Amino acid sequence: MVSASPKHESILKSLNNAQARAVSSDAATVAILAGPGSGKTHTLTSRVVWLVDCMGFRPEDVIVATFTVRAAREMKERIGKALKGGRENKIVLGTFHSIARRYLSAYGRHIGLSQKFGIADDADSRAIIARICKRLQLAIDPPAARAWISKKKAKGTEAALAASTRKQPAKPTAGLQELETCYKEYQDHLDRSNLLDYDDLLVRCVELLRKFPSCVANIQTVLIDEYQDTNGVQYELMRLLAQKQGRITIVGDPDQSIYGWRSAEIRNLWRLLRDFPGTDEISLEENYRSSQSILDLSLLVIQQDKKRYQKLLKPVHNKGSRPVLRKLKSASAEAEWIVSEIRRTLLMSGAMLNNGDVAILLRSAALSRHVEGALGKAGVGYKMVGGFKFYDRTEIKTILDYLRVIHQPENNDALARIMNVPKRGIGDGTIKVLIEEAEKSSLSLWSLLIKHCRGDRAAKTRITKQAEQKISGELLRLLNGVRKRVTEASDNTPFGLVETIEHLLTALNFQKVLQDTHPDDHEQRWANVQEFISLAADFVRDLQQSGNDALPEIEGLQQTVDDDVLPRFLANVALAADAQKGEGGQESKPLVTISTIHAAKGLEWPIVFVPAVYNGSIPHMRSEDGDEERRLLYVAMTRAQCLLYLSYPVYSSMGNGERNELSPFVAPLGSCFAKKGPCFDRPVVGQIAQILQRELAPDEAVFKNLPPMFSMEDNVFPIDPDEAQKNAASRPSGGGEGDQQTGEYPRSKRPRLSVPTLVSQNNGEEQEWRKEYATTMEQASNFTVSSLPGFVSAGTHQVAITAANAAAEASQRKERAAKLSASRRPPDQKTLMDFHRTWQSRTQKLPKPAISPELAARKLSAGRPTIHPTAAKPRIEEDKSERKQYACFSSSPTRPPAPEAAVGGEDQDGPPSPVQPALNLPKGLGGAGGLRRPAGLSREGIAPMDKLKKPFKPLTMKRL
DNA sequence: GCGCTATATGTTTTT
DNA sequence: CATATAGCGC
Repeated sequence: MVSASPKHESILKSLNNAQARAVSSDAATVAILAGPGSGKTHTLTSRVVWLVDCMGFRPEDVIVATFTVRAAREMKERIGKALKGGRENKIVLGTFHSIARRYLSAYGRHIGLSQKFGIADDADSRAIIARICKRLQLAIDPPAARAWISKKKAKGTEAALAASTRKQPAKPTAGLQELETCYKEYQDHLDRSNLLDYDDLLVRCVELLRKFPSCVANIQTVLIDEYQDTNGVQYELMRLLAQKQGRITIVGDPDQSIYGWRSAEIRNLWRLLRDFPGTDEISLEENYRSSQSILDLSLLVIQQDKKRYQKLLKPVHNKGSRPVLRKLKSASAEAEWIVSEIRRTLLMSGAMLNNGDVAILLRSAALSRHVEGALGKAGVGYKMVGGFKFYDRTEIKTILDYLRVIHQPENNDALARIMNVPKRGIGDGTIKVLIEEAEKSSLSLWSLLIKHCRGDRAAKTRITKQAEQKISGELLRLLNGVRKRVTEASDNTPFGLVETIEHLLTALNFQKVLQDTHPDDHEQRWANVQEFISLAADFVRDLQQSGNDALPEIEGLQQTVDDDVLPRFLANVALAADAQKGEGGQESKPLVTISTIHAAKGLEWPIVFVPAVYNGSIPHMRSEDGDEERRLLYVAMTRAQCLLYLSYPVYSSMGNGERNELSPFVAPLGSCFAKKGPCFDRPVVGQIAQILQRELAPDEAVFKNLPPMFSMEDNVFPIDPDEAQKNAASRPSGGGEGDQQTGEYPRSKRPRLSVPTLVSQNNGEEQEWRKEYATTMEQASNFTVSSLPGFVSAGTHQVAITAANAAAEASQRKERAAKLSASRRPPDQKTLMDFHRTWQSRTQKLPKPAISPELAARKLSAGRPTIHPTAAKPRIEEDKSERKQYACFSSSPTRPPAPEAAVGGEDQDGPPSPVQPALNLPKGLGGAGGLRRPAGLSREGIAPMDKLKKPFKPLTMKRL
């Protein structure tokens, strides 16, 4: 398998055994199942390099598909580093959507697609559907209709076909009828406007590749990142792209499947195994990212899902600090606590950690408000990724709409939006009537206007003389003029993209328009426009630099050469969603990252905060799939390398003063978390330094820089807000900002029905304090998974570090970790395949496994399941998808089952019995070696790493 | 057609 | 509680 050639060597040397096997596998189809932090991207990029450099495939015959633009960018960059000579630019690399767009713009006319199709973005389809529903007076919820249509498209022709032959729907629900009508109208509208929506890009590309397989005749191999997120169409597309050679490599992790709502089907994994027998399966299990405590706890969360593949996460790093679960009073207190904790952590680390090492991950973008406010107030720089999009700002959308109409006059929606911007005396009503008139006479709005203004055909709609003049004199003339300058290369040089935009801005006197319409913040908006221009300039530059993304010539099939910048720019805007603000070169100061959890997938940070971990946020009240919400939390937690903080506000920030309930995903695990941030003494900081392989700052450096009045502990905010509130009444000035917070509380609004409090406590707080303190001290060694009932730990170890020997210890550890991964042979990987065969031989058809769970479990066991699906899985999957299809009709979302352990566990206010007795150690005794193992702790809990020779036992899951 | 005020409404995730 | 929409007066 491993050849001695230097080329091979250089690729393989940075890989562990399993990774190397994956990279160099000779199998046509390779499935890599990779847990978080297992070097997934590195493996995939290495395989690309391997295929090109060692297997000799031409870069232009390789397709790499990712799900996000960011992943595509990163992949390209990393491949570029390994492949010499800029060959990465020749690889067909991008998101599924952008790859589909490339094929469609090159060959689309063979399936009757206009040369100049545009892309309907989210806002477009929403608006179109909303209009249709209103016009036809459909009694359906437009967003639901949109989701339904999208699902229908995303399911893929194959699945749709199967579904229709299997069962006659026979349920002509009134709603269904309307949905169908809406679907048809919507599609008609798109066709008329020459638009494809996101799903259409995939659907039409599938159609193209079915009818004209020669488009991809050159393709040797196809690689898919984040495979667990593929939906039905994407699966078909993948197969079709690879149809010539059938060589496919996929990388994925079912536990990180968080796009079910976008019709991602985990079932595609089985489909792949069914359709490509002989697939080589490889699991990547070593986790190079996170501390052991973080991994252990993340596993506890994900294992609440009883019907997932069981997969291992083998920690490579040290135990680290125990993750924190913090209770705050309100969302704003939560935000301020986060800021104070960031400050404390960074200061206590010396200069080892900075803002760039911190991420705040949110379930929904809307939650960022408080956090942004608090960060801003404290003067901490931050960047928000995901959520609001630059291109969605009204001033930018206006310019984009102008550009779109220049490119595609028949785009009625875009034209309608700019007709009266700047004000030309055409009201919404008039525009609506005009559109309807245009649709009735099957004209585009554009041609209707042209005809009207030329006098060829007077519009029935009454337009004021003044408006008419403005339309014809300003709007039409301007647009026509620019279009001519852009397309006609005859005279002079045609307009470039930037020139076009600048010309538009001048002609519209856009700055003035902004001043008039937005007197308050026109400066900011104008700055955005400037930014937009520079983004356009960047785009043009990148395009020239990386050559255009033309596909290689295929004999006998005519390509449309598409070297217009404008359509490419517009497509890029629609498909890229967020403008990359980084602008490459000089990095300014490091910034805290605020991100949605979805957008954070694939990334990592030393310090991660996950606020708002309450029922209704995670799981989100509107979610239909509780398991997916749990996976979401898992993804968030596994982004953290060293420090992980979960938190939630006890009271809802929405006026009504309702109490929030801790998320059911963490409620049963409450006792596994620390109740406040760690004390950053040498051992704690030393472990962070080890994981990050950074230089540990000397003590003096740390203390020298501590500001006066700085609290070294996480004690500025009360551990228990209810308690604090009660105490605040009797003891007004407790000291610190925390107590000031107390006053701000919505309590005044509605006299809080007495919050349950413990009665006796004068010294209660003090006791709490001591316990917390002890926890901090022992956290480095005592907390183990195995102490929970029903769990066998995957293996843990402990370390003792002092400031003096930290460095030596670090190198030893590295060695040990290296030995560990080297000594372990890749476990037998065939389990999933075995299962599949057994299952297939008994059932023939994909859905409906006829095998009993017990039998399957016995077949599988053999003690070494790297991955094994629970036997019931396929059926459940199937059921679910059936249910989901009609989900928009059911008013009651399915609730996630409450984890069993929650019952009988802690109550709201009764502190749980701690997992292990709190040891009360004197401060400063940093050495963890002296700690005794508390009674009842299993041996595995503290086995030193180097004692573990054999592979870790798989985690057994009896009961939580 | 435009701009103001009162009301309701409603609160994921992304290509 | 904060934004989008609807309705009203100019």
